[in-house]
Amino acid sequence: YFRKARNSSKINMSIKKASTIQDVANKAKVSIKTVSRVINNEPNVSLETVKKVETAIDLLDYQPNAFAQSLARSKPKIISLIYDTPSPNYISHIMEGVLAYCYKVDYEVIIHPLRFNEVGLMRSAEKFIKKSRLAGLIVTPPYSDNVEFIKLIESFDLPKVLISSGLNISEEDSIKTNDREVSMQMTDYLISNGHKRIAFIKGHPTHLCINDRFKGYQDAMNRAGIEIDNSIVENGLNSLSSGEQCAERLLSLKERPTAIFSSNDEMAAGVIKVAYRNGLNIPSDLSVVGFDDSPMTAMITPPLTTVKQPLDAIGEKSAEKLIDKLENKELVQESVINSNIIYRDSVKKIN
Amino acid sequence: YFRKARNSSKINMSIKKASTIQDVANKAKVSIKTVSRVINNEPNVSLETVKKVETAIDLLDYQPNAFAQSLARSKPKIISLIYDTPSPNYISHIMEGVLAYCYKVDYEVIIHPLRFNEVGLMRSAEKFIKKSRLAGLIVTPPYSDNVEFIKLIESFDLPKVLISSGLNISEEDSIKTNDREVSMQMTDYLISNGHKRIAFIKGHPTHLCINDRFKGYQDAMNRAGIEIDNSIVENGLNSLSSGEQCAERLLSLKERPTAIFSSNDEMAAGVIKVAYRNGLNIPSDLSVVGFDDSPMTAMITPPLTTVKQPLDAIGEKSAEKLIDKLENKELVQESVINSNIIYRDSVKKIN
DNA sequence: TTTTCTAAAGACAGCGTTGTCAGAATGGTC
DNA sequence: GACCATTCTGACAACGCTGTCTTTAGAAAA
Repeated sequence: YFRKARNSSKINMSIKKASTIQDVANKAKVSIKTVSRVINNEPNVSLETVKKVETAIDLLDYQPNAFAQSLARSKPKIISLIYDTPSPNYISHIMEGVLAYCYKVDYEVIIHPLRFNEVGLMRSAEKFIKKSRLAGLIVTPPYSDNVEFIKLIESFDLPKVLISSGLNISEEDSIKTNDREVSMQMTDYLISNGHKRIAFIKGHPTHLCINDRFKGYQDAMNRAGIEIDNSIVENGLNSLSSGEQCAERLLSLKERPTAIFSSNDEMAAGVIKVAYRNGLNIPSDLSVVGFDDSPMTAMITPPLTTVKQPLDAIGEKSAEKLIDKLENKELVQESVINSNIIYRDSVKKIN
Repeated sequence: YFRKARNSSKINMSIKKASTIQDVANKAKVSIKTVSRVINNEPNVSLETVKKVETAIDLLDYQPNAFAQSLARSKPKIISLIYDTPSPNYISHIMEGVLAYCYKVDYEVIIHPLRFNEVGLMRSAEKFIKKSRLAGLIVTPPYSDNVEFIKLIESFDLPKVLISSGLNISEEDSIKTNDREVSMQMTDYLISNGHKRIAFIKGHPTHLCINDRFKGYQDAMNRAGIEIDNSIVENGLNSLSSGEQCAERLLSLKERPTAIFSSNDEMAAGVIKVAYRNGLNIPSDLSVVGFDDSPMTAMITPPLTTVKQPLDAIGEKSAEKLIDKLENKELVQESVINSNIIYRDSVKKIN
């Protein structure tokens, strides 16, 4: 006993100890329940008492213990973000937005990467959900496209928001982007620059939402009355190397396309590499556009014209939507977020 | 009452409810404390009982509630990763490593971005620490270089691991990379390719660890007996545009360098852009090397020779070190992790 | 056989909060 | 002044787990 006491008193000189609701109650001379009311903005506390409590909170620099709150509450204020590390850029921006919003409204968020192709994926997802006692889930592709995964969530009756799901999900459970529309605009832009023979490189077939980009291309071509030549529509796999492979084929055609629209930037980078290898200059010999505005697009030569999704905003909106649902607030939010074209130097007008 | 009961019975058909330690205890016909012992591998439980309990756990698919554990334990199993969103690539890989290790050993991790230049930074950091009742902290640059921040952590007596700190931190509190050594190797590589007039672009002055890269360059130059010409040592700011500015100056010199070593890839990309603008070919007219192996380095033309830090491993090691400390394990881990050179096509031999 | 010891198991308080319910104070009506 | 409704406040259980202490049972020692 003696040893212990000595030690702790010694340590206490320099160590700050977080104060509890009890400390605040003591200082304000009220019950802990009253403090709890003030913290949570519950009604029926006199203005005078609120003042007292708030002063005490400030004085002690009190911060409620989030985990004790979660334990005590029926609905814990904890949500999780599920993803599969597609691109670091994608996930870190989405995450940034989610964290920012959750921090503001005092929710905890658990970041949970999950390997999509792992065996026992569903099992490990289930374990995770049980263990963390989540109030809700934000799900990014490819999970938001995965029926089995969504069923799992639903079997727990967990509120969810699916980002960019290609599935037919109710509006209140999803945040989408206008990929199709903006792809159409991009194609229009190419057409308005005189291009007619425009190749398209599709994305990975299991990425449902990426297919919308192809649809937008079709829309624009149809509207402009240009027939789509299937020999210049390639099936890519999202990766740099698959972009290169598609480009090899495209650029060895006797009748080469004058422009290539790639479903993502990485494949577009592949196209550019192959073009250089073949002695083609961009944009004078070939126009190239991509999709995503990943950081490298500004760094390659020439800087790539591409589509920017406001990822931070998507993350933020997803969190907002989920939390509003959790708290049964009115849902007045839009669920489509607009991307837009970033014009750089990889497109040239032809006649 | 009636309504409620009806509802819940209806829902219960489809909803899985996470089971608790009590459920397990009931099923195994032991006390909850015994279950707790089994979960935590405590001694003094008969083999027979362990079997019973484990069967019950499997049957119920029980997962301990991490937050209840944290609340009950004196040292919660929660750590946090503090960062400032330098580059998405950097942080997402570090995070990946941290999460992977923590998941394995059953720790929760709270990801906490903090704006470095924000007013009230210290205050908000302090709030965060109090609120989350952390057991320990993993800190990335620039915070790991910030004395005030480190003092704050120490005032809470929080165990910590600082990643790539340029400060004089005890080995048991830090994970470092061999930036200096590998920079020296890289410079050697340039020298061995016949380069003598090698320019260097330094990084942001507040990023202490990035300065080691310059030291490595100095080491190699000195050892090779090549005098360093300060007119070709530039002060960069880590960004693409600062790289471009440095390159403008460097390439307009009457006596141009034959190679440029940039402290990071982003600035190297800037160099390449400027080189192209000036009609210079890389690597035939100018060799360029970078540092970081960010994803874009493989995508630009030519692919950049650079240094790869094993970021996932750094994250993992940091978590391991921190958690071993928390659990008073022997510290037998190395605290320097080796980076290595990725040879690509941006360097050419000259005579 | 009785006593002593030790391994195994359990009872119970406590971690910091919220939810439920009961009680006290206040103000308005008759 | 008695009564009621309303507003405010507090006592206490509960959330799911771990730490401490106590009890039990069986083995070893006397």
